[in-house]
Amino acid sequence: MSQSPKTDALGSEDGRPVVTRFAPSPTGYLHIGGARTALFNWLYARGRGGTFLLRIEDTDRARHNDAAVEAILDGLAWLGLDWDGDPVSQYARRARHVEAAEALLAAGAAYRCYMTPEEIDAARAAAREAGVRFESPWRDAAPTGDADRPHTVRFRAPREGETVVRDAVQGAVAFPNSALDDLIILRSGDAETRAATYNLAVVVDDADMGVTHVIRGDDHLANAARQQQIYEALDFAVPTFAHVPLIHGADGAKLSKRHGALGVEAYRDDGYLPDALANYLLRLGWAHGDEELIDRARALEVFDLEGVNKAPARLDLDKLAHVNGHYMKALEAAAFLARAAPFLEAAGVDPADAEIADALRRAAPFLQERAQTLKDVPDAALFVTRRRPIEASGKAGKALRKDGAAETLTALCTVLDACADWSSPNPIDAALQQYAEANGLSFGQIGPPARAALTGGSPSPSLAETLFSLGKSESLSRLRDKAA
RNA sequence: GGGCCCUUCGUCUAUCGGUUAGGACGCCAGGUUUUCAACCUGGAAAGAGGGGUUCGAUUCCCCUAGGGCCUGCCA
Repeated sequence: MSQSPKTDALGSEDGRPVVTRFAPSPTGYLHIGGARTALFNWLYARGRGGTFLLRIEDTDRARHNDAAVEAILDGLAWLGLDWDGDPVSQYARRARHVEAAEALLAAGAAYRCYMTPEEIDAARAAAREAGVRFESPWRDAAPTGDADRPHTVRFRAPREGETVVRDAVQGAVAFPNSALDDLIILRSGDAETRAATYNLAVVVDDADMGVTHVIRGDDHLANAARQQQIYEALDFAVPTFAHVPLIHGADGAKLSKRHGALGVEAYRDDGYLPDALANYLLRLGWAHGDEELIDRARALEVFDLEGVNKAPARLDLDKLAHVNGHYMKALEAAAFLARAAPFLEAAGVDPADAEIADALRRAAPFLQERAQTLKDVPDAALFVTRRRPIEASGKAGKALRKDGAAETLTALCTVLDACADWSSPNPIDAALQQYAEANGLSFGQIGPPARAALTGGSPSPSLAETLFSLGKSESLSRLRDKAA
């Protein structure tokens, strides 16, 4: 890996080591969009010798869910996205957030707001009706210092001018300050229950964690403007923002469970390989010229923020499957077998059966070539995992009933029995060819009955590869079952 | 309602003012194949619409249309 310093689109790489983070809220599993965000953060940091951190956005205690956190961690691990240090819990840092809110209060950059939720609703509706920005009457009230009465703390956002977010993906985006109101940074509650809201917590945590690049979904773009104001009020260095577009479903609408907003574990269970999913996700909304198949090492080398598109991309399961097929072939046979094992088992294949295990080992390369996902493997492997007697159905049955079929199989048994070298498909193929030539038979005459007897009509590789996979003894047994 | 973002084949995308608008998935045809795949070759397929700027716009600007995000004491 080259050590040459890379810069982002804004050229704001001032030599500090890159620190990125993935900060999911623990409300569910690691969905596909989150997975891509995590991947981009991981790639950006790891590709530059930087640090990739994890933070759980659980300032809202009611939302905290250990199982969801586990699911997210599992998903990241499965995708091969390792993080540095322990995941940071935002909830655990709440005292620090309150401290920041108080600093803002002391500096006059925030104020106590005693409005009730009902008052807020009404005032907000009225402001919207009037076409003006909603503002709390407490913004300009003399500070009461009354900390006992229930209140929230609001950030005193500028009324005029604009806030410009310099984003590595979106460019310079200007928000009129009139569109950004005084957001609540500290919820109401007593000393025990008081907690910061998302926008304050994110700023404080990202700053404390030394995050240099905030790469996240563009649903946070407007938040970036608000957060930038808070960064400045707190006198923290503003990180480089990179807001990547969201992923949409195949119909262009927001991703729903119906079309892919599933946890990555659903993709795992559907037989997709983590490297394939990562490659596919990387290409969704990001490109490096015409390169399509980009493995992890290559991705680490070429990923940058400049290549990220601004338009949302749609999920295309067909392409994912194609990419997956590529990675299936690239797998070492042993790794392939290990990945396929749970799927084979689920299909009823006895993992303890040594003969089948041996045959599967021999068949692995041929299986890898024809299966697009691990889920396809059990069917593709059926010709190996079936037990005698092999029932030949449909076309295969017909091939066996044809005149002379049984005699052909008998002759074939003799020829194959004489084939001493069964260490690869090649000598078997040679024996087959020789036999056909010697007897003036076309392969079309030998193939169908032989395949029918061997596989019963299940899809299978070439005749020689099938014979090799099954092994000499099993092959001859199956052939003899149908011979004259 | 307001703010912001987006718009190249069906889909993912390349193009950074001048190209026969390229690649990939999918699709169609052919090849290979005794099966199903895989693989190989070829093909159909795109600049949302309208104005500008320019010698020249897919590319720069404006408008329209369509889509998305935000507008919470959620994140």
